[in-house]
Amino acid sequence: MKFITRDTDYALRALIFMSKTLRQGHKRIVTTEEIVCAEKLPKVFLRRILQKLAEKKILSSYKGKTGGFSFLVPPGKLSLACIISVFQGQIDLTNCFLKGKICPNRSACSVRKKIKVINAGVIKDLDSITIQELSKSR
Amino acid sequence: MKFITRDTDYALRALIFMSKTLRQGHKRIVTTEEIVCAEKLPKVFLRRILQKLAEKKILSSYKGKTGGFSFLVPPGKLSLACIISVFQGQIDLTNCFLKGKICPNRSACSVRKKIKVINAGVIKDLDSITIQELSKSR
DNA sequence: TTAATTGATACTATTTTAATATCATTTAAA
DNA sequence: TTTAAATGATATTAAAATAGTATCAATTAA
Repeated sequence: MKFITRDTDYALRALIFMSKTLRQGHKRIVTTEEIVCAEKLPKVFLRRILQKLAEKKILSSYKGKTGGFSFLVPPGKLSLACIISVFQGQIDLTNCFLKGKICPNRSACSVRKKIKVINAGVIKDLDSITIQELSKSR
Repeated sequence: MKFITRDTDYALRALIFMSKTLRQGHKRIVTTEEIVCAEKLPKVFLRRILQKLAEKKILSSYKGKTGGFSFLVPPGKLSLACIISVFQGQIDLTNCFLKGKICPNRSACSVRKKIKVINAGVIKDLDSITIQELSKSR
């Protein structure tokens, strides 16, 4: 069962890398090229990922020579749930379980209610894990 | 975010249909054709799904004229978690999160531990939802 | 013997995901 | 002013996963 796509995976790697360099205080703005070298990710694909993070106001982007990306949301405030939702949409297990014919009567379905509880738990937990934590835990 | 595949979806529909006819006491053995008519599912595809359920000892299958499928595991003992695992493998969020480079040091990773807890909760909850329940809740 | 069923396997089509190619725009520095 | 190095945007291609079809063999009750 696949829970995160490669988009999300690469975004996490890039952000964790950025967070680590931030901790060391050596860098503010990181280029795509730097991340590609460090993490061995496909360049143009990664650029689109970083662009999307900038678009979502998670990163700031700077164009031109000496340009690159920096955190807009500090890594300590940036959760796993947030990054997943950027690339895979809002986490909503009730929407993928039992939709359509399987569960036409949404409001009356007891199963849906149960899954809602599961979902809330998952989101709460994923919300509590930050990029900063991830960058320190290894 | 897709949590169940079409395999699982169709399997659930078929099993729920079978469970409903079982309740009414009219039928024991159900044919693929019957399910296809009632649920509008692609026939050959569904056959493979039912075959797999038989192979996994969830259904019994009977060949020849008047053949078909019946429950081997009673629907009250058949959980959502079980059906999902047949078509999508064991539910293991820790295995899809943070694998490979992202989390090379499995044992030391605090995040993995957190996700393990999430995972256990999800499985426990999905294990408590049965086909019988699903066939009654709508 | 036949019709209706499942068993098994090979194949095709569709959709999603991943990755590349390319050109425009921006900007600091030579 | 020019140039190099960066992001912005978009079109295209490639690969993988998912979904579905086709077909024939084996079984079995009528």
